[in-house]
Amino acid sequence: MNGTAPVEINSWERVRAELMRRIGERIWKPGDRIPGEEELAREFGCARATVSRAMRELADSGLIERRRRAGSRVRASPDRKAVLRIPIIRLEIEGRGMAYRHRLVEKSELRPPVAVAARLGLPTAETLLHLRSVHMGDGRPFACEDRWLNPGAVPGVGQVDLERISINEWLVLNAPFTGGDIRFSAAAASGMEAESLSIEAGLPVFVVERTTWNDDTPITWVRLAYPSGYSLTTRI
Amino acid sequence: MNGTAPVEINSWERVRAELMRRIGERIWKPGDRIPGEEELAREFGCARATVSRAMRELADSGLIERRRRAGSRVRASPDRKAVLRIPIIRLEIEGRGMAYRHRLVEKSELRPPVAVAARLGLPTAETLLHLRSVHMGDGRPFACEDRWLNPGAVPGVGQVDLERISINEWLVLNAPFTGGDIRFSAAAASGMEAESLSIEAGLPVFVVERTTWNDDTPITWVRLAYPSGYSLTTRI
DNA sequence: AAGTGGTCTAGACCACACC
DNA sequence: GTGTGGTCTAGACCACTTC
Repeated sequence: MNGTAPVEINSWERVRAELMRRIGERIWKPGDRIPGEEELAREFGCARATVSRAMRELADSGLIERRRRAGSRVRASPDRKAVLRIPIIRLEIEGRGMAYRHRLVEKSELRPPVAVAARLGLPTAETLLHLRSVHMGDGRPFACEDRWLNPGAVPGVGQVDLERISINEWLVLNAPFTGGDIRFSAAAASGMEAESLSIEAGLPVFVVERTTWNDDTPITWVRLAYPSGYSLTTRI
Repeated sequence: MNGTAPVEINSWERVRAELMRRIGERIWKPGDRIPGEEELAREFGCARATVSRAMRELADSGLIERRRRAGSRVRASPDRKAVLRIPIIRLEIEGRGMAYRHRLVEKSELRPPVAVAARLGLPTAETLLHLRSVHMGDGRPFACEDRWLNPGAVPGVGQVDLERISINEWLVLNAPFTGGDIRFSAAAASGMEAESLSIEAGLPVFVVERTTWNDDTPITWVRLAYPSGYSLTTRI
């Protein structure tokens, strides 16, 4: 296994490429153990830190699993990372060459439904800001938004003129967050959604539900519904 | 701005946390320039490589933008990375405590429709393997799959008994890929989908379309349709 | 206990983009 | 040119986990 002449690959990218090749061509099969950093550094004639960097990237992209003492193994089914933007809907619409307008349909302080409170990890007793808006492209409904906002988490939101700037845009620009979760699904348009989107109730809508928080403070829960025809694309 | 006493933060994680804090609390606002690596290394009393690592992670998670010579800036609207698995549907179903079964509905060699050929970047003249399957949990349809496969990209697929192992599972385990793109949407179930899923045509289905390739070789295009009720969750 | 990955350092050189 | 990030090195010590 040893005694191989150094192959003289430099830079962690070339090391990574070579490792990926060996994984891709099944020279190392799923489940197999990969040689240690030191051994690979010797083989490639580079510093261990360079191999380490390459392997860290492979682990990041889900191709291998690394554990101290146990070594690194090829993963059976890789988890790949995709970039998911939290979009400013205005820009999404303008990017399609349409004129943006939005309408604030509701703004009130209410106690949230149990399901929403649960997702935010807040007691139902506390009132939240409830906002419903419709985003339009060239005058036609593009998406409708149902949002519950924890005002304590976003100081200054009370002073914002939400007729001028949509809550979506204001939050993206002004509310930093450290984490969140996202849920995609298809549903039949509810009566309210159908009305907002000018479609018939029961027609399919693409639904994005998103919860975000800043450290341990929940910020907002939002449900966005897009009429069928919209699609969300990402690269992996 | 200088002359600050070293704050003695060690390890790139603590450096990252401190930088995140300054970004989150708007000490550095979106668009602002962040001090250079060397200056921060002096401030934190650590090596430049440590600051570099911290800032690379921040750039990776989309919080800052880095450019040589120009320095690093806080991004206005961060792109966050989420992990998207390409699931083995059998495991998805068994994970919900249901018994898995699948049915291969069609297997043929055909010239693909223009839209499919275009997505794969292949000429329509070339025949592809066309596969349609239904995945079932506890005997009820869970998802249906319409797949076009480039046989040249996956040697050995001809010998596989696709009644025994689903093409989805076989590919995840045996066809390495380097990239792909994914498209989520909602649609009204087509007649064929409705029949496969035992629902009425026109009802909402959640649709995942995925194209994968290995370097420049397209591997497969697949459309998965899930009846409403299914949702895909990810963390950001 | 020992082997593996994880991190840190100090210094060096390179690559790129802006001047 | 010149300043900034990007990478590399050699060596060291630490942390975790399995033996």
